[in-house]
Amino acid sequence: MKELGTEKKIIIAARNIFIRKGMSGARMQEIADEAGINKALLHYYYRSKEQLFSAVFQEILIQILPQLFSIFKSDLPLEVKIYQLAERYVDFLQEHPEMPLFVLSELQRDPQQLFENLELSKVINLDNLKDQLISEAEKGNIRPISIEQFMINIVSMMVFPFAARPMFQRVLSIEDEAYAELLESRKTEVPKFFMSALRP
Amino acid sequence: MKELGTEKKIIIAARNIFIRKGMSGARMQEIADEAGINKALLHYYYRSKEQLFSAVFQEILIQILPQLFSIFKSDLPLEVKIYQLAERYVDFLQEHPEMPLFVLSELQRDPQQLFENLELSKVINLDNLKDQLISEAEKGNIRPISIEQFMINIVSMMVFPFAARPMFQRVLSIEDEAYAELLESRKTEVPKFFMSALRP
DNA sequence: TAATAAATTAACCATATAGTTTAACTATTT
DNA sequence: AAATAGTTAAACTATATGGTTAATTTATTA
Repeated sequence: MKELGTEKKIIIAARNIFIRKGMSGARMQEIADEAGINKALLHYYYRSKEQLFSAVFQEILIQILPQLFSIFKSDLPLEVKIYQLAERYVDFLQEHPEMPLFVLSELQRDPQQLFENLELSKVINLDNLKDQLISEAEKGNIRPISIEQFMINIVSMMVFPFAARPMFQRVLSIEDEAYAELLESRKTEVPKFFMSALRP
Repeated sequence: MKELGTEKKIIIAARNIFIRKGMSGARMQEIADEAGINKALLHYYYRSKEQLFSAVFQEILIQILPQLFSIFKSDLPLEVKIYQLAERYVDFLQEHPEMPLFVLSELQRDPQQLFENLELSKVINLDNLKDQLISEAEKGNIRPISIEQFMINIVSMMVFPFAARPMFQRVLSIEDEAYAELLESRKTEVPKFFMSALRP
C-alpha cells in the first residue's frame, strides 16, 4: 500500500473488510493485514472493534447520503432532476456495488447508528422537491403524488437492482456483462418510465 | 415452546436467529437456547453450523421464491396480475420484514447458495408474462418494455421499502405506524403508478 | 421384560479472537 | 542529544465459540 498516513490506511482497510464481511464477519487481524500494519498498532489507534467500525460507518454515511440526496435539493426542473439522479446513482453504485447491502444490513443490526453524529436535516432537504411536486401537480403537468411515495419509488428503482443483483441475475438468467449493460440502460429507462408514470 | 418434534424446533429456532443475526452473527448456543435444547443435541441433528445454515436457507428459498414469483405464471390480465402481486408482496413482507435483507446479504456472501438444490426454472416461469408484455404492446395497450426491466421495476418497488425501512423512516421523518400505513397504501399506489407508466 | 437403539445431557476440548503488555526500534520534535 | 510519538514483533490473557465425548435417560423392539 502506498504511503498514506497510518490512520488513513487503517480507515481504508477497515472499510474494505467491513464492507466485504460485515461487522460481525470481519476480523481485526484481517484489517491489520490489509492495512499492512501490526494488530497492536490497530488498537493503538482504535481501542476497540466497535469503535473502529463506528468511525468507518459514520464516515461512509457522511460520504454517501449527501451524494444520494443532494440532487433533490437543486432548483432544476423535475424532469431534469430525475434524469440527473438516475445517471449519478448508476455511476456511483457501479463503483460501489456492495455499499447498499452493507449499509442497510448494519442499519438493521443497529438502527441507532444513523442518528449519531449526523445532522440529517442539513444534508437532506426535500422541501424544494416537495414544492415542485405540488406546484407541477397544480399546473396539471403531473399527477399528484406524495413526496414519500415519490422518493421511495425512485430510490427503490435505482438502488435495489444493485442490492439484489445475484438474485435478479439468476432468476432472469442474465450474465454479468449483460446485467451491467442493463443497469447502464436504466440511466435513461427509469427516468422515461418514471416520467410516464407521472403524466396526468 | 410447544411440543413439536425436535428437528422442527431446531429449524424454527435456527431460522429466527439466522434471520435476526445473519450466518456469521448467529451463535450455535443461542440457537440451542431458542430451541430449548442442549447444544450437543443441535450437533446431533446437524453436524455443523454450515450444514444447519444451509438447510435453513434452502428451506427459506424454497418457501419464498415460489410465493414471490408464482403470480407471474398465472393467466390473469396484466393489470390484475400487478394488483394481486402488490397485495401479496405487502402482506407477505409485513409478516416477514427481515427476510429480504437476510436473503440478499447471504446471497451476496455466497452466490452459489441459490443454485444448489433448487430447480429455479420449475419454480419461476416468466414465459407467460413475457408473451403478455409483447402482445399487449402490439395491441397498443401498453408501451413496449422488456421483461427484465419490468420485473426489476416492480420487484424493486415492492421489496426495497421493506429492506430500507430504517433509512427511509429517518430520511423522510416517518414514525413506525405511519410507515406501516404507507406500505399498506402501496398495495394500490404502486399498481396505479405502474399502470400509468405503462400507458402507451 | 430384557436388550437394543435413539435421544438428550453435562462436561470437556481445541481453536479463534479481541484486546493487552513489554521490550525494542525508528522517526520526529524540542 | 534528549525526549516524544509512532511502530513492530512476540508473547500473553480472557473469553467466546464450534465441535466432541462419554455417560444417562428415554423410547423401541425382540
